[in-house]
Amino acid sequence: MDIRTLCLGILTMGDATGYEIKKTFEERLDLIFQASYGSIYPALNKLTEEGLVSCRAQSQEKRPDKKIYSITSAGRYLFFDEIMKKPAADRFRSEYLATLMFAHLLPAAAISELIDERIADRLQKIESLMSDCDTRQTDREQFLCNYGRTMYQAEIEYLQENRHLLEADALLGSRAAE
Amino acid sequence: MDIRTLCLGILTMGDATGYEIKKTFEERLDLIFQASYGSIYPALNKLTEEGLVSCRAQSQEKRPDKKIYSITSAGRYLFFDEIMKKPAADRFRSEYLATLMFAHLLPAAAISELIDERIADRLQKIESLMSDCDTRQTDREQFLCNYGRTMYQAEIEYLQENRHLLEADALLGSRAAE
DNA sequence: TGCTATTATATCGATTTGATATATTGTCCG
DNA sequence: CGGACAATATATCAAATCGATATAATAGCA
Repeated sequence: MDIRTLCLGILTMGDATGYEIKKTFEERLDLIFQASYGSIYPALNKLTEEGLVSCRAQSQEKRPDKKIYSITSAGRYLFFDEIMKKPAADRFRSEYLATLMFAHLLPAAAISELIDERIADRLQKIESLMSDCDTRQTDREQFLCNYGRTMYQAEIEYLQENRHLLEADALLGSRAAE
Repeated sequence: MDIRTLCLGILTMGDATGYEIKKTFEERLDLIFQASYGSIYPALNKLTEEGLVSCRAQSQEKRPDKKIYSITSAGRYLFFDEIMKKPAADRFRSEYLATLMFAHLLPAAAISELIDERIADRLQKIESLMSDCDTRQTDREQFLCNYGRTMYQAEIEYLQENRHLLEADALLGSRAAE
C-alpha cells in the first residue's frame, strides 16, 4: 500500500481536492501515515491517467481552479483488492532513539534533557489526542486514537522507569573524563 | 540525522566494511532505524570524499576486495555536533493500521485474521528480543531492547482489549449487506 | 497598514527503498 | 558426490517519497 493507494482510500469516503486529501492525512492519519504534496499531486495525476479517479475542475472567481477528484468504480475495485493484500511491515525511524544509542558520547545533562523533553512531548501528544478522540465519529477512528494514546503512555512509563540505565552510563563517562 | 550520519556513528565503535555496517543496522538498530545498501554505499563514498572517513582496501585472494572504513577526527567532531542537535520527529508508517482504518470495507473474518496475525507477529518479535537482550553488552542496548519489548507488549494488550471495536463494526457491515 | 493563516495549485532536488547483478566460499542435506 | 542455499562482499538503478519552495488570492487580527 503506497500513498497512491491511500489517496484512493480517502476518496472512497467522498470527493476531495488534493488540498483536502492532504488535510485528511494530517487530521486523521497523521499517527500512522504521512504524505506530502510532493507525493499526493503526482499520485492524483497518475490515478487520473489510469482511470481510477475522475477529475472535474471547478473554476472559482478569484482563486485558482479547484480540481475535485472522485473515485471511479474501477478505482473502488482496485482499492478493495489492495486492502485484501497482506500489509507490508511497519516502517519506524526514530532519530531520537538513535541519538540515545550514542548516549555515552553525550554529557549527562544533555541525556536528562532529551528524556525530559520526550516525556513532555508525549504528554502533550496524549492531551491533544484526548480532545480529538471525542470528536471522532467512527469506531475505527476511536480505535486508532486510543491506540496512539496507549502507545505514548507506555513509552512515558518505560522512560520513567528505565532512564537511569542511560543516565548512570553518562555519569560513568563523565567521571572517566575527569 | 540521516543514514550518512548514522554510518559515521557506527564507525565510532570501530572500523568496518559497508557490509558490516549493514549488519550492524540489522542486528542492533533494526528496531529504530533501517538502511539498505543503496543508501549505505553512496553514503560511505560521500563521507570519504569529504574526509570524514578514510578507506583502506584489503585485497583478498579469491574474493572481491574489502574496503575497510575508519572515522577520521573531523568525522568524530561532526558526529558529535550532529547528536547534540535536537533530533527530528519520529517517522512511523504502518500499512497494517492504515488497512484497519478501512475495516468497514473488509469481511469480518479478514479483520479477525489480521488482528490474530498481528498479535502472533508481536509475540514472536518479543520472543526474539528476549534472547537478544541477554547478549547485549551495553546498558544502552539493553535499554533499546527492552523498549521494543515494552512497546510490542503494550500493542498486544491494546489489540486484545479493543479488537471488538473493529470486529463489531464489521458485523454491522455484513448484516447490512444481507 | 501590515502580518499571519487558510485555501489551492504545483514542482524539484535530495534521500531512501527494494530489487537486481556479480562472484566466491562454506555448509547442509539427501 | 552433487545441488541448493546462506554468508561474505561489492555496487547500481528506477521508483517512491520528503521537505522546501513558488505562486496567488482572501480573511482576520492587531
